[in-house]
Amino acid sequence: MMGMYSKIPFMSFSTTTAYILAGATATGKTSTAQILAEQMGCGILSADAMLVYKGMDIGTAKPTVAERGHVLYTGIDLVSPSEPFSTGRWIESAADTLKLSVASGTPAGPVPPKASLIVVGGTGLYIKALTDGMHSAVAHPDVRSKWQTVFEQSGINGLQIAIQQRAPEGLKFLTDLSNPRRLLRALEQLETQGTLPDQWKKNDASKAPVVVLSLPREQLHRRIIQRVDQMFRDGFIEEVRALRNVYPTWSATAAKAIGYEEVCALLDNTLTQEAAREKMIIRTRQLAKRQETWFRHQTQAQWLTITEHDTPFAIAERVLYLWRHHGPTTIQIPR
RNA sequence: GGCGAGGUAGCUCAGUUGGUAGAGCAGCGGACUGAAAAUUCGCGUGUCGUGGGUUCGAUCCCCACCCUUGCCA
Repeated sequence: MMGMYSKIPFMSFSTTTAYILAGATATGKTSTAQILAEQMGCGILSADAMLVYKGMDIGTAKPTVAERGHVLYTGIDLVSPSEPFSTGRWIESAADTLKLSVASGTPAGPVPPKASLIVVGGTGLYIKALTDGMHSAVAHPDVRSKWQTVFEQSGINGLQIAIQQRAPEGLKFLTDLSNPRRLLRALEQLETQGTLPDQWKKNDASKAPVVVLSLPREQLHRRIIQRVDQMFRDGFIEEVRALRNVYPTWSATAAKAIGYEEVCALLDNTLTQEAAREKMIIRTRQLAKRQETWFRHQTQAQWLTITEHDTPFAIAERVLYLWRHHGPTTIQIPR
C-alpha cells in the first residue's frame, strides 16, 4: 500500500561531476567563482533562480559582461521576465552544459582536477536537484491553476480533503500540511502522474560535499546594506523602468524578485525610496537566513566561514583547497 | 511659559476597573522533489520614563521631576 504512493516514475539519469560553490546571498560567491574559473580554465554554471531572467541584472547582482572576462557562463539569461519558468527548465538547461563539459574533458588550467565545470549559486533547490536527481512530474500550470481556484474557494482544508480523496493515506507522506504551495503541487502531481511528490534524503555523507560560504550574521547584514545602496547608485531604478517598458507584464516569480517588486512599487508611487530600500534590506536578510537553513539541513555541505575582510583571492584559495581535498561532487542529470 | 496628549519588547502600539503584561513588524529557529529571491510552521522577561506617596500588594491611583509631542502664547 505504501508503494502506491512512493512509486517513482521511470526516468534515467547519467552521472557526472562538478565543483560546487554555494552560500547565502552577498557572501561573495560570484567573485570567488570567477577567480577559480579563470585559474581552472573552465566555465561557470549559475544555480540561481533569479539570474535566469534576461535584463534583471543590477537587482540580481548578476556579474557584468566585463566581470565575466573570458569565462563562459551558463544558467543565466535563459528567459524573459514575462515568461514562466520552472526548476525543470533550469535542470534541462544545466544538463545541456554538463553534457558538453563532460565531452570537453579535462580543462587546460594548472592544478585542479578533472571536473571541468564550476556550479555556483544560492538556490538550494537547484543544487539539490543536481546532486540528488529530480524525478517528479513536469509542471502543469493549467492543472495548478485549477487547484488554485479550489484553494481560493475552500481554503487549505479543501486541498487536504482533495488529497485524501485521491490518496487516502496521502497526508501522512507529506510535510508542511498548511502550506498551500506544497499541497497545490502535490495535487498537481497526483492528477498528472498519480503519485505524491517524493522526499529527498536530508544529505548523503557518501558523496563529496558542496562548499558553502558563510559570513557571520552581523557582517552579512552589513554587507547586504552596502549592496542594496550600491544597486541604487548603479542605476537600479532606471533598469527597472526600462525593463517595464520592454516587458509590461512579468511572471509571478519575476515580479516577486527582491528589489524588483519594491522598485516597481516605487515607480507606481506606492512606496517611497527609503521604504523600498528598507524592504529590500529586510527581505534580503530573510532570504539569506532561509538559504543557510537549507544548506545546513538539506545539503551535504562543507562550510567555509569567511569574514568581511577576506579578499576574493584568499577565499578562492581556501575553496580550492577544499575542492581538492574532497574532490568534485557527483551530480545526476536526466538523460 | 500656559493648557492638553503621551512615555510599556529592537520598532509601532494594545492592556491591566490595583494581583508585575501581549499583538503586528523586526529578529531567531524549522520545513522544503518542476513557482524556491517562492511558500510555510514555531519561538514573546520587558528596570511597563525617574523618584517618592497611598496600599498586604503599584506598570495601573496620587505628587514631583525628566523627556517627547500638539495647540496657545
